[in-house]
Amino acid sequence: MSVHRDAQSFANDCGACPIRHRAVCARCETDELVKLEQIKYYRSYQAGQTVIWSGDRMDFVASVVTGIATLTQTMEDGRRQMVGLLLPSDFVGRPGRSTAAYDVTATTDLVMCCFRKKPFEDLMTGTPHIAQRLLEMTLDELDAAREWMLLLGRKTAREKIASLLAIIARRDASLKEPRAKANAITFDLPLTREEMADYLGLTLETVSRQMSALKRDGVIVLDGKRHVTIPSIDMLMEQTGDDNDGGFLV
Amino acid sequence: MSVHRDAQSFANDCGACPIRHRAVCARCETDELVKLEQIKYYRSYQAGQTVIWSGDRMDFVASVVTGIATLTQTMEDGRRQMVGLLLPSDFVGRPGRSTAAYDVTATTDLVMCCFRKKPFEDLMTGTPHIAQRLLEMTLDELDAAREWMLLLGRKTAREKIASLLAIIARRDASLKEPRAKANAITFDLPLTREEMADYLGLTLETVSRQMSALKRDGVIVLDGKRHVTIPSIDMLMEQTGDDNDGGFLV
DNA sequence: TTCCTTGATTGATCTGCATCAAGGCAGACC
DNA sequence: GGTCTGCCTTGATGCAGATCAATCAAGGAA
Repeated sequence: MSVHRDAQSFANDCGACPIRHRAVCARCETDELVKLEQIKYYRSYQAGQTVIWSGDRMDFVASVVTGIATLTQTMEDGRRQMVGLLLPSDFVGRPGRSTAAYDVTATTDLVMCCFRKKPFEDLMTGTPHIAQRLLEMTLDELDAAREWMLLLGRKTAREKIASLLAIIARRDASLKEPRAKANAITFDLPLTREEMADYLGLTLETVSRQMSALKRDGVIVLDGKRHVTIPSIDMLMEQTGDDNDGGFLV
Repeated sequence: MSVHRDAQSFANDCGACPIRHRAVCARCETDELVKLEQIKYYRSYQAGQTVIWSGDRMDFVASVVTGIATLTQTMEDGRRQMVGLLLPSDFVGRPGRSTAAYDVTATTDLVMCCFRKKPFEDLMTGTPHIAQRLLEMTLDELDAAREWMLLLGRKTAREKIASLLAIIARRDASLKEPRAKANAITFDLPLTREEMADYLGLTLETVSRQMSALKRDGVIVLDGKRHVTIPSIDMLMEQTGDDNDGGFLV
Protein backbone atom coordinates (compact mmCIF):
# COMPACT_ATOMS: atom_id res chain seq x y z
CA MET A 1 0.00 0.00 0.00
CA SER A 2 3.05 2.28 -0.23
CA VAL A 3 3.17 5.18 2.16
CA HIS A 4 -0.54 5.87 1.79
CA ARG A 5 -2.79 4.64 4.47
CA ASP A 6 -5.01 1.80 3.34
CA ALA A 7 -7.80 3.32 1.29
CA GLN A 8 -10.43 0.99 2.65
CA SER A 9 -9.82 1.76 6.30
CA PHE A 10 -9.51 5.42 5.48
CA ALA A 11 -12.90 5.34 3.83
CA ASN A 12 -14.35 3.69 6.86
CA ASP A 13 -13.21 6.21 9.40
CA CYS A 14 -14.18 9.30 7.47
CA GLY A 15 -17.80 8.78 6.53
CA ALA A 16 -19.66 8.28 3.31
CA CYS A 17 -18.21 10.77 0.86
CA PRO A 18 -16.08 8.71 -1.50
CA ILE A 19 -14.08 11.58 -2.83
CA ARG A 20 -12.18 11.46 0.39
CA HIS A 21 -10.56 8.17 -0.31
CA ARG A 22 -10.61 8.28 -4.09
CA ALA A 23 -9.45 11.79 -4.82
CA VAL A 24 -7.16 12.42 -1.92
CA CYS A 25 -4.93 10.31 0.18
CA ALA A 26 -4.25 10.07 3.85
CA ARG A 27 -1.16 12.19 3.55
CA CYS A 28 -3.22 15.27 2.82
CA GLU A 29 -5.53 14.57 5.66
CA THR A 30 -4.73 17.26 8.15
CA ASP A 31 -5.35 20.38 6.14
CA GLU A 32 -6.80 19.61 2.79
CA LEU A 33 -9.53 17.26 3.90
CA VAL A 34 -10.83 19.95 6.14
CA LYS A 35 -10.90 22.35 3.22
CA LEU A 36 -12.58 19.79 0.98
CA GLU A 37 -15.11 19.30 3.74
CA GLN A 38 -15.90 23.00 3.75
CA ILE A 39 -16.68 23.32 0.04
CA LYS A 40 -18.59 20.11 -0.54
CA TYR A 41 -22.35 19.67 -0.80
CA TYR A 42 -24.72 16.88 -1.79
CA ARG A 43 -27.26 16.54 -4.58
CA SER A 44 -29.89 13.88 -5.13
CA TYR A 45 -31.54 12.77 -8.35
CA GLN A 46 -34.36 10.36 -9.07
CA ALA A 47 -34.00 7.39 -11.36
CA GLY A 48 -34.32 8.54 -14.96
CA GLN A 49 -33.55 12.16 -14.20
CA THR A 50 -30.94 13.95 -16.26
CA VAL A 51 -28.12 15.34 -14.16
CA ILE A 52 -26.72 17.52 -16.91
CA TRP A 53 -27.06 17.90 -20.68
CA SER A 54 -24.14 17.88 -23.06
CA GLY A 55 -23.12 21.45 -23.75
CA ASP A 56 -24.61 22.83 -20.55
CA ARG A 57 -22.61 24.94 -18.22
CA MET A 58 -21.07 22.75 -15.53
CA ASP A 59 -19.67 24.63 -12.59
CA PHE A 60 -18.96 21.70 -10.33
CA VAL A 61 -17.09 18.43 -10.18
CA ALA A 62 -18.59 15.53 -8.31
CA SER A 63 -18.29 12.02 -7.11
CA VAL A 64 -21.00 9.36 -6.96
CA VAL A 65 -21.97 8.42 -3.41
CA THR A 66 -24.80 5.97 -4.07
CA GLY A 67 -26.63 4.89 -7.21
CA ILE A 68 -25.62 4.65 -10.84
CA ALA A 69 -25.29 7.26 -13.56
CA THR A 70 -24.39 7.02 -17.23
CA LEU A 71 -22.53 9.20 -19.71
CA THR A 72 -24.00 9.15 -23.21
CA GLN A 73 -23.39 10.80 -26.54
CA THR A 74 -26.19 11.28 -29.04
CA MET A 75 -26.03 11.92 -32.78
CA GLU A 76 -28.48 14.26 -34.51
CA ASP A 77 -30.53 11.40 -35.89
CA GLY A 78 -30.89 9.85 -32.45
CA ARG A 79 -28.24 7.15 -32.51
CA ARG A 80 -26.92 6.88 -28.96
CA GLN A 81 -23.72 5.52 -27.50
CA MET A 82 -23.04 5.21 -23.83
CA VAL A 83 -19.43 6.16 -23.11
CA GLY A 84 -19.25 5.74 -19.38
CA LEU A 85 -20.91 4.06 -16.44
CA LEU A 86 -20.54 5.82 -13.10
CA LEU A 87 -20.69 3.60 -10.04
CA PRO A 88 -20.26 4.69 -6.41
CA SER A 89 -16.89 6.41 -5.89
CA ASP A 90 -16.50 7.33 -9.58
CA PHE A 91 -15.69 10.90 -10.45
CA VAL A 92 -17.38 13.22 -12.99
CA GLY A 93 -16.36 16.56 -14.32
CA ARG A 94 -13.20 18.07 -15.51
CA PRO A 95 -11.14 20.76 -13.91
CA GLY A 96 -10.36 23.37 -16.52
CA ARG A 97 -13.49 23.01 -18.62
CA SER A 98 -16.74 24.84 -18.09
CA THR A 99 -19.25 22.88 -20.22
CA ALA A 100 -20.28 19.27 -20.05
CA ALA A 101 -19.20 17.06 -22.96
CA TYR A 102 -21.81 14.33 -22.43
CA ASP A 103 -25.31 13.81 -21.16
CA VAL A 104 -25.19 12.54 -17.59
CA THR A 105 -28.27 10.58 -16.53
CA ALA A 106 -29.24 8.88 -13.29
CA THR A 107 -30.33 5.32 -14.04
CA THR A 108 -31.15 4.62 -10.42
CA ASP A 109 -31.78 7.03 -7.59
CA LEU A 110 -28.53 8.85 -7.21
CA VAL A 111 -26.64 10.87 -4.62
CA MET A 112 -23.61 12.83 -5.65
CA CYS A 113 -21.08 14.70 -3.61
CA CYS A 114 -20.29 17.94 -5.40
CA PHE A 115 -17.59 20.59 -5.20
CA ARG A 116 -17.87 23.93 -6.89
CA LYS A 117 -15.26 23.94 -9.58
CA LYS A 118 -13.39 27.12 -8.75
CA PRO A 119 -12.62 26.35 -5.10
CA PHE A 120 -11.82 22.77 -6.04
CA GLU A 121 -9.32 23.93 -8.64
CA ASP A 122 -7.77 26.32 -6.18
CA LEU A 123 -7.43 23.55 -3.69
CA MET A 124 -5.86 21.33 -6.33
CA THR A 125 -3.25 23.92 -7.17
CA GLY A 126 -2.12 23.99 -3.59
CA THR A 127 -2.34 20.26 -3.02
CA PRO A 128 -0.21 18.16 -5.34
CA HIS A 129 -1.66 14.87 -4.14
CA ILE A 130 -5.13 15.72 -5.30
CA ALA A 131 -3.94 16.26 -8.85
CA GLN A 132 -1.91 13.08 -8.69
CA ARG A 133 -4.84 11.08 -7.41
CA LEU A 134 -7.10 12.49 -10.09
CA LEU A 135 -4.48 11.67 -12.70
CA GLU A 136 -4.39 8.10 -11.49
CA MET A 137 -8.17 7.82 -11.65
CA THR A 138 -8.31 9.38 -15.09
CA LEU A 139 -5.68 6.99 -16.40
CA ASP A 140 -7.77 4.10 -15.06
CA GLU A 141 -10.77 5.46 -16.90
CA LEU A 142 -8.74 5.83 -20.07
CA ASP A 143 -7.70 2.19 -19.83
CA ALA A 144 -11.31 1.17 -19.35
CA ALA A 145 -12.36 3.27 -22.35
CA ARG A 146 -9.72 1.61 -24.50
CA GLU A 147 -10.80 -1.82 -23.39
CA TRP A 148 -14.28 -0.78 -24.40
CA MET A 149 -13.03 0.30 -27.83
CA LEU A 150 -11.84 -3.25 -28.44
CA LEU A 151 -15.25 -4.52 -27.43
CA LEU A 152 -17.11 -2.08 -29.69
CA GLY A 153 -14.84 -2.53 -32.67
CA ARG A 154 -14.14 -6.23 -32.73
CA LYS A 155 -16.33 -8.34 -30.48
CA THR A 156 -19.45 -10.28 -31.50
CA ALA A 157 -22.81 -9.62 -29.89
CA ARG A 158 -22.46 -12.65 -27.63
CA GLU A 159 -18.97 -11.62 -26.54
CA LYS A 160 -20.17 -8.11 -25.86
CA ILE A 161 -22.96 -9.29 -23.56
CA ALA A 162 -20.68 -11.70 -21.74
CA SER A 163 -18.09 -8.96 -21.26
CA LEU A 164 -20.66 -6.56 -19.84
CA LEU A 165 -21.95 -9.19 -17.42
CA ALA A 166 -18.38 -9.94 -16.36
CA ILE A 167 -17.68 -6.27 -15.72
CA ILE A 168 -20.81 -5.72 -13.70
CA ALA A 169 -20.21 -8.92 -11.75
CA ARG A 170 -16.66 -7.87 -10.97
CA ARG A 171 -17.52 -4.35 -9.87
CA ASP A 172 -20.44 -5.65 -7.89
CA ALA A 173 -18.32 -8.27 -6.17
CA SER A 174 -15.69 -5.73 -5.23
CA LEU A 175 -18.29 -3.54 -3.53
CA LYS A 176 -19.32 -6.38 -1.25
CA GLU A 177 -17.15 -7.86 1.42
CA PRO A 178 -13.97 -9.34 0.13
CA ARG A 179 -14.23 -13.12 0.37
CA ALA A 180 -12.85 -16.29 -1.06
CA LYS A 181 -13.27 -16.42 -4.82
CA ALA A 182 -16.81 -17.72 -4.93
CA ASN A 183 -17.85 -20.02 -7.71
CA ALA A 184 -21.30 -18.55 -8.25
CA ILE A 185 -22.13 -14.84 -8.30
CA THR A 186 -25.54 -13.22 -8.11
CA PHE A 187 -26.52 -9.64 -8.80
CA ASP A 188 -29.18 -7.35 -10.20
CA LEU A 189 -28.63 -5.74 -13.57
CA PRO A 190 -28.57 -1.98 -13.05
CA LEU A 191 -29.49 -1.34 -16.69
CA THR A 192 -32.50 -1.92 -18.94
CA ARG A 193 -32.04 -3.88 -22.15
CA GLU A 194 -32.03 -0.62 -24.06
CA GLU A 195 -29.31 0.86 -21.86
CA MET A 196 -27.27 -2.30 -22.28
CA ALA A 197 -27.71 -1.93 -26.04
CA ASP A 198 -26.56 1.70 -25.93
CA TYR A 199 -23.52 0.63 -24.00
CA LEU A 200 -22.63 -2.25 -26.32
CA GLY A 201 -23.37 -0.67 -29.68
CA LEU A 202 -26.24 -3.10 -30.35
CA THR A 203 -30.02 -2.95 -30.59
CA LEU A 204 -32.17 -3.91 -27.65
CA GLU A 205 -33.55 -6.87 -29.62
CA THR A 206 -30.10 -8.31 -30.13
CA VAL A 207 -29.34 -7.87 -26.44
CA SER A 208 -32.51 -9.71 -25.55
CA ARG A 209 -31.78 -12.54 -27.97
CA GLN A 210 -28.24 -13.00 -26.73
CA MET A 211 -29.35 -12.96 -23.12
CA SER A 212 -31.81 -15.71 -23.99
CA ALA A 213 -29.07 -17.63 -25.79
CA LEU A 214 -26.70 -17.40 -22.82
CA LYS A 215 -29.53 -18.56 -20.59
CA ARG A 216 -30.35 -21.46 -22.90
CA ASP A 217 -26.69 -22.48 -22.93
CA GLY A 218 -26.51 -22.45 -19.14
CA VAL A 219 -23.97 -19.63 -18.93
CA ILE A 220 -26.35 -17.50 -16.87
CA VAL A 221 -29.53 -18.09 -14.90
CA LEU A 222 -32.20 -15.44 -15.20
CA ASP A 223 -34.69 -14.91 -12.41
CA GLY A 224 -37.12 -12.36 -13.77
CA LYS A 225 -35.64 -9.82 -16.16
CA ARG A 226 -33.03 -8.27 -13.97
CA HIS A 227 -31.77 -10.79 -11.46
CA VAL A 228 -28.77 -12.72 -12.81
CA THR A 229 -26.89 -15.68 -11.38
CA ILE A 230 -23.64 -16.79 -12.88
CA PRO A 231 -23.11 -20.43 -11.95
CA SER A 232 -19.55 -20.59 -13.24
CA ILE A 233 -17.44 -17.51 -13.72
CA ASP A 234 -14.99 -19.49 -15.82
CA MET A 235 -17.74 -20.46 -18.23
CA LEU A 236 -18.76 -16.81 -18.54
CA MET A 237 -15.22 -15.67 -19.12
CA GLU A 238 -14.86 -18.19 -21.95
CA GLN A 239 -17.61 -16.32 -23.75
CA THR A 240 -16.01 -12.88 -23.51
CA GLY A 241 -13.23 -13.45 -26.05
CA ASP A 242 -10.70 -12.06 -23.56
CA ASP A 243 -7.61 -13.94 -22.64
CA ASN A 244 -8.51 -14.50 -19.04
CA ASP A 245 -5.39 -15.06 -16.98
CA GLY A 246 -7.55 -16.03 -14.07
CA GLY A 247 -7.55 -12.47 -12.80
CA PHE A 248 -11.28 -12.10 -12.25
CA LEU A 249 -11.12 -10.68 -8.78
CA VAL A 250 -8.17 -8.38 -8.92
CA MET B 1 -3.81 32.21 -21.79
CA SER B 2 -4.03 32.74 -18.02
CA VAL B 3 -0.75 33.21 -16.19
CA HIS B 4 1.03 30.64 -18.30
CA ARG B 5 3.27 31.86 -21.01
CA ASP B 6 1.94 31.13 -24.48
CA ALA B 7 2.64 27.47 -25.18
CA GLN B 8 3.53 28.09 -28.80
CA SER B 9 6.21 30.68 -28.17
CA PHE B 10 7.53 28.60 -25.33
CA ALA B 11 7.85 25.63 -27.65
CA ASN B 12 9.71 27.77 -30.11
CA ASP B 13 12.38 29.05 -27.80
CA CYS B 14 13.17 25.78 -26.12
CA GLY B 15 13.92 23.42 -28.98
CA ALA B 16 12.34 20.27 -30.26
CA CYS B 17 11.33 18.25 -27.22
CA PRO B 18 7.58 18.61 -27.00
CA ILE B 19 7.27 17.45 -23.44
CA ARG B 20 8.53 20.83 -22.50
CA HIS B 21 5.44 22.62 -23.65
CA ARG B 22 2.97 19.78 -23.33
CA ALA B 23 3.81 18.32 -19.93
CA VAL B 24 5.05 21.36 -18.07
CA CYS B 25 4.34 25.01 -18.20
CA ALA B 26 6.46 28.10 -18.22
CA ARG B 27 5.96 28.71 -14.54
CA CYS B 28 8.10 25.71 -13.72
CA GLU B 29 10.77 26.85 -16.05
CA THR B 30 13.56 27.88 -13.77
CA ASP B 31 14.06 24.74 -11.76
CA GLU B 32 12.03 21.90 -13.07
CA LEU B 33 12.82 22.26 -16.73
CA VAL B 34 16.46 21.99 -15.89
CA LYS B 35 15.80 18.80 -14.00
CA LEU B 36 13.67 17.40 -16.82
CA GLU B 37 16.51 18.26 -19.14
CA GLN B 38 18.91 16.23 -17.03
CA ILE B 39 16.93 13.00 -17.05
CA LYS B 40 15.71 12.96 -20.62
CA TYR B 41 17.12 10.93 -23.50
CA TYR B 42 16.06 10.15 -27.06
CA ARG B 43 15.18 6.92 -28.82
CA SER B 44 14.65 6.27 -32.53
CA TYR B 45 12.64 3.56 -34.21
CA GLN B 46 12.20 2.57 -37.82
CA ALA B 47 8.84 2.41 -39.53
CA GLY B 48 7.15 -0.86 -38.64
CA GLN B 49 9.25 -1.49 -35.55
CA THR B 50 7.55 -2.35 -32.30
CA VAL B 51 8.36 0.07 -29.51
CA ILE B 52 6.97 -2.11 -26.77
CA TRP B 53 4.75 -5.17 -26.44
CA SER B 54 1.70 -5.32 -24.24
CA GLY B 55 2.65 -6.83 -20.91
CA ASP B 56 6.33 -5.93 -21.20
CA ARG B 57 8.09 -4.09 -18.48
CA MET B 58 8.03 -0.37 -19.22
CA ASP B 59 10.40 1.69 -17.14
CA PHE B 60 10.02 4.98 -18.93
CA VAL B 61 7.45 7.52 -20.00
CA ALA B 62 7.88 9.33 -23.28
CA SER B 63 6.65 11.91 -25.69
CA VAL B 64 6.64 11.70 -29.48
CA VAL B 65 9.04 14.16 -31.10
CA THR B 66 8.65 13.23 -34.77
CA GLY B 67 6.77 10.45 -36.56
CA ILE B 68 3.68 8.48 -35.73
CA ALA B 69 3.04 5.56 -33.42
CA THR B 70 -0.05 3.49 -32.69
CA LEU B 71 -1.47 1.75 -29.65
CA THR B 72 -3.19 -1.55 -30.43
CA GLN B 73 -4.88 -4.34 -28.55
CA THR B 74 -4.97 -7.85 -29.95
CA MET B 75 -7.27 -10.76 -29.09
CA GLU B 76 -6.02 -14.34 -28.95
CA ASP B 77 -7.49 -15.20 -32.32
CA GLY B 78 -5.79 -12.24 -33.96
CA ARG B 79 -8.57 -9.67 -34.07
CA ARG B 80 -6.93 -6.29 -33.62
CA GLN B 81 -8.23 -2.92 -32.49
CA MET B 82 -6.21 0.24 -32.54
CA VAL B 83 -6.94 2.29 -29.43
CA GLY B 84 -4.70 5.28 -29.90
CA LEU B 85 -2.78 7.23 -32.49
CA LEU B 86 0.28 9.08 -31.22
CA LEU B 87 1.26 12.17 -33.15
CA PRO B 88 4.12 14.54 -32.36
CA SER B 89 3.79 15.97 -28.84
CA ASP B 90 1.57 13.11 -27.62
CA PHE B 91 2.49 11.36 -24.42
CA VAL B 92 2.83 7.62 -23.73
CA GLY B 93 3.22 5.75 -20.52
CA ARG B 94 1.73 5.95 -17.16
CA PRO B 95 3.25 7.04 -13.93
CA GLY B 96 2.46 4.42 -11.32
CA ARG B 97 2.38 1.38 -13.56
CA SER B 98 5.28 -0.80 -14.52
CA THR B 99 3.99 -2.84 -17.48
CA ALA B 100 2.64 -1.69 -20.82
CA ALA B 101 -1.06 -2.24 -21.42
CA TYR B 102 -0.91 -2.07 -25.22
CA ASP B 103 1.38 -2.80 -28.13
CA VAL B 104 3.09 0.40 -29.23
CA THR B 105 4.25 0.36 -32.85
CA ALA B 106 6.03 2.91 -35.00
CA THR B 107 4.11 3.34 -38.25
CA THR B 108 6.62 5.82 -39.60
CA ASP B 109 10.18 6.48 -38.55
CA LEU B 110 9.84 7.70 -35.01
CA VAL B 111 11.79 9.70 -32.47
CA MET B 112 10.69 9.74 -28.88
CA CYS B 113 11.86 11.76 -25.96
CA CYS B 114 12.01 9.47 -22.95
CA PHE B 115 12.27 9.90 -19.19
CA ARG B 116 13.07 7.06 -16.86
CA LYS B 117 9.96 6.52 -14.85
CA LYS B 118 11.32 6.74 -11.32
CA PRO B 119 13.05 10.13 -11.63
CA PHE B 120 10.09 11.44 -13.58
CA GLU B 121 7.71 10.40 -10.83
CA ASP B 122 9.94 11.95 -8.21
CA LEU B 123 10.00 15.15 -10.18
CA MET B 124 6.22 15.04 -10.49
CA THR B 125 5.78 14.73 -6.76
CA GLY B 126 7.73 17.88 -6.19
CA THR B 127 6.23 19.78 -9.10
CA PRO B 128 2.46 20.18 -8.95
CA HIS B 129 2.24 21.71 -12.41
CA ILE B 130 3.56 18.62 -14.12
CA ALA B 131 0.82 16.47 -12.62
CA GLN B 132 -1.74 19.10 -13.50
CA ARG B 133 -0.54 19.32 -17.07
CA LEU B 134 -0.53 15.54 -17.42
CA LEU B 135 -4.03 15.44 -15.98
CA GLU B 136 -5.18 17.91 -18.58
CA MET B 137 -3.59 15.88 -21.38
CA THR B 138 -5.07 12.65 -20.08
CA LEU B 139 -8.53 14.18 -19.89
CA ASP B 140 -8.16 15.26 -23.50
CA GLU B 141 -7.24 11.73 -24.45
CA LEU B 142 -10.20 10.39 -22.53
CA ASP B 143 -12.50 12.71 -24.45
CA ALA B 144 -10.97 11.54 -27.71
CA ALA B 145 -11.39 7.90 -26.69
CA ARG B 146 -15.04 8.49 -25.91
CA GLU B 147 -15.60 10.21 -29.22
CA TRP B 148 -14.04 7.14 -30.79
CA MET B 149 -16.43 4.89 -28.87
CA LEU B 150 -19.34 6.65 -30.57
CA LEU B 151 -17.67 6.08 -33.91
CA LEU B 152 -17.00 2.38 -33.25
CA GLY B 153 -20.41 1.66 -31.79
CA ARG B 154 -22.78 3.61 -33.97
CA LYS B 155 -21.32 4.99 -37.18
CA THR B 156 -21.56 3.42 -40.63
CA ALA B 157 -18.46 2.47 -42.61
CA ARG B 158 -18.68 5.60 -44.72
CA GLU B 159 -19.07 7.83 -41.68
CA LYS B 160 -16.13 6.12 -40.02
CA ILE B 161 -13.84 6.78 -42.97
CA ALA B 162 -14.96 10.39 -43.29
CA SER B 163 -14.42 10.93 -39.56
CA LEU B 164 -10.91 9.51 -39.71
CA LEU B 165 -10.04 11.69 -42.67
CA ALA B 166 -11.42 14.72 -40.85
CA ILE B 167 -9.37 13.97 -37.76
CA ILE B 168 -6.16 13.48 -39.69
CA ALA B 169 -6.82 16.60 -41.73
CA ARG B 170 -7.43 18.63 -38.59
CA ARG B 171 -4.37 17.40 -36.73
CA ASP B 172 -2.27 17.80 -39.82
CA ALA B 173 -3.50 21.32 -40.39
CA SER B 174 -2.79 22.33 -36.83
CA LEU B 175 0.84 21.20 -37.15
CA LYS B 176 1.40 23.49 -40.10
CA GLU B 177 1.42 27.26 -39.85
CA PRO B 178 -1.81 28.71 -38.66
CA ARG B 179 -3.51 30.37 -41.59
CA ALA B 180 -6.87 31.51 -42.80
CA LYS B 181 -9.35 28.66 -42.92
CA ALA B 182 -8.40 27.21 -46.29
CA ASN B 183 -11.06 25.65 -48.44
CA ALA B 184 -8.97 22.75 -49.71
CA ILE B 185 -6.64 20.63 -47.60
CA THR B 186 -3.98 18.21 -48.80
CA PHE B 187 -2.07 15.62 -46.81
CA ASP B 188 -0.52 12.16 -46.88
CA LEU B 189 -2.28 9.36 -45.07
CA PRO B 190 0.06 8.13 -42.36
CA LEU B 191 -1.69 4.73 -42.24
CA THR B 192 -2.08 1.76 -44.56
CA ARG B 193 -5.58 0.53 -45.41
CA GLU B 194 -5.13 -2.26 -42.91
CA GLU B 195 -4.15 0.16 -40.15
CA MET B 196 -7.12 2.33 -40.99
CA ALA B 197 -9.30 -0.79 -40.74
CA ASP B 198 -7.82 -1.66 -37.34
CA TYR B 199 -8.54 1.85 -36.17
CA LEU B 200 -12.11 1.90 -37.45
CA GLY B 201 -13.22 -1.60 -36.54
CA LEU B 202 -13.61 -2.57 -40.22
CA THR B 203 -11.86 -4.85 -42.70
CA LEU B 204 -9.31 -3.47 -45.11
CA GLU B 205 -11.57 -4.37 -48.04
CA THR B 206 -14.38 -2.24 -46.65
CA VAL B 207 -11.95 0.63 -46.10
CA SER B 208 -10.79 0.37 -49.68
CA ARG B 209 -14.34 0.24 -51.04
CA GLN B 210 -15.45 3.26 -49.02
CA MET B 211 -12.39 5.25 -50.04
CA SER B 212 -13.28 4.51 -53.66
CA ALA B 213 -16.87 5.53 -53.03
CA LEU B 214 -15.84 8.84 -51.45
CA LYS B 215 -13.54 9.42 -54.41
CA ARG B 216 -16.29 8.58 -56.91
CA ASP B 217 -18.63 10.99 -55.11
CA GLY B 218 -16.08 13.79 -55.27
CA VAL B 219 -15.65 14.09 -51.49
CA ILE B 220 -11.94 13.34 -51.76
CA VAL B 221 -9.34 13.29 -54.52
CA LEU B 222 -6.83 10.46 -54.42
CA ASP B 223 -3.42 10.90 -55.96
CA GLY B 224 -1.80 7.50 -55.70
CA LYS B 225 -2.81 5.47 -52.66
CA ARG B 226 -1.77 7.77 -49.91
CA HIS B 227 -1.99 11.36 -51.04
CA VAL B 228 -5.39 12.86 -50.29
CA THR B 229 -6.90 16.19 -51.23
CA ILE B 230 -10.11 17.38 -49.69
CA PRO B 231 -11.68 19.91 -52.03
CA SER B 232 -14.37 20.97 -49.59
CA ILE B 233 -14.09 20.43 -45.87
CA ASP B 234 -17.78 21.11 -45.46
CA MET B 235 -18.63 18.33 -47.88
CA LEU B 236 -16.40 15.95 -45.92
CA MET B 237 -17.92 16.96 -42.61
CA GLU B 238 -21.39 16.22 -43.97
CA GLN B 239 -20.30 12.63 -44.36
CA THR B 240 -19.08 12.15 -40.79
CA GLY B 241 -22.47 12.09 -39.10
CA ASP B 242 -21.24 14.63 -36.54
CA ASP B 243 -23.12 17.79 -35.83
CA ASN B 244 -20.50 20.13 -37.16
CA ASP B 245 -20.89 23.52 -35.55
CA GLY B 246 -18.35 24.89 -37.99
CA GLY B 247 -15.57 24.25 -35.52
CA PHE B 248 -13.19 22.49 -37.85
CA LEU B 249 -10.10 24.45 -36.96
CA VAL B 250 -10.42 24.96 -33.26
C1' DT C 1 14.11 -7.76 -68.75
C1' DT C 2 11.52 -11.03 -65.42
C1' DC C 3 10.36 -12.34 -61.01
C1' DC C 4 8.85 -11.28 -56.30
C1' DT C 5 6.79 -8.79 -52.78
C1' DT C 6 3.79 -5.57 -50.62
C1' DG C 7 -0.31 -2.98 -50.57
C1' DA C 8 -4.55 -1.86 -52.82
C1' DT C 9 -8.62 -2.68 -55.57
C1' DT C 10 -12.65 -5.05 -57.08
C1' DG C 11 -16.00 -8.85 -57.50
C1' DA C 12 -19.05 -12.68 -55.70
C1' DT C 13 -21.09 -14.58 -51.96
C1' DC C 14 -22.29 -15.22 -47.13
C1' DT C 15 -23.88 -13.98 -42.49
C1' DG C 16 -24.62 -11.50 -38.16
C1' DC C 17 -27.04 -8.09 -36.71
C1' DA C 18 -30.58 -4.45 -37.73
C1' DT C 19 -35.14 -3.61 -38.80
C1' DC C 20 -39.97 -4.24 -38.81
C1' DA C 21 -43.67 -6.31 -36.45
C1' DA C 22 -46.41 -8.91 -33.20
C1' DG C 23 -47.20 -10.44 -28.82
C1' DG C 24 -46.20 -11.40 -23.57
C1' DC C 25 -45.73 -10.25 -18.73
C1' DA C 26 -45.90 -7.72 -14.41
C1' DG C 27 -46.92 -3.77 -11.79
C1' DA C 28 -49.92 0.52 -11.28
C1' DC C 29 -54.19 2.46 -11.19
C1' DC C 30 -59.12 2.72 -11.97
C1' DG D 1 -61.77 -7.56 -12.13
C1' DG D 2 -60.03 -4.71 -16.49
C1' DT D 3 -56.84 -1.96 -18.85
C1' DC D 4 -52.92 0.79 -19.17
C1' DT D 5 -47.96 1.29 -19.56
C1' DG D 6 -43.23 0.12 -19.53
C1' DC D 7 -40.20 -3.35 -20.48
C1' DC D 8 -39.05 -7.53 -22.58
C1' DT D 9 -39.24 -11.50 -25.89
C1' DT D 10 -39.64 -13.74 -30.24
C1' DG D 11 -40.29 -14.15 -35.25
C1' DA D 12 -39.64 -12.86 -40.26
C1' DT D 13 -37.00 -10.43 -43.41
C1' DG D 14 -33.35 -7.36 -45.31
C1' DC D 15 -28.97 -5.39 -45.73
C1' DA D 16 -24.24 -3.59 -44.49
C1' DG D 17 -20.18 -5.24 -44.02
C1' DA D 18 -17.35 -9.69 -43.58
C1' DT D 19 -15.26 -13.27 -46.07
C1' DC D 20 -13.16 -15.56 -49.87
C1' DA D 21 -10.75 -14.87 -53.98
C1' DA D 22 -8.84 -12.85 -58.15
C1' DT D 23 -6.37 -9.09 -60.14
C1' DC D 24 -3.54 -4.96 -60.36
C1' DA D 25 0.19 -1.45 -59.67
C1' DA D 26 4.55 -0.06 -57.96
C1' DG D 27 8.88 -0.97 -56.49
C1' DG D 28 13.00 -3.62 -55.68
C1' DA D 29 16.33 -7.51 -56.59
C1' DA D 30 18.56 -10.68 -59.59
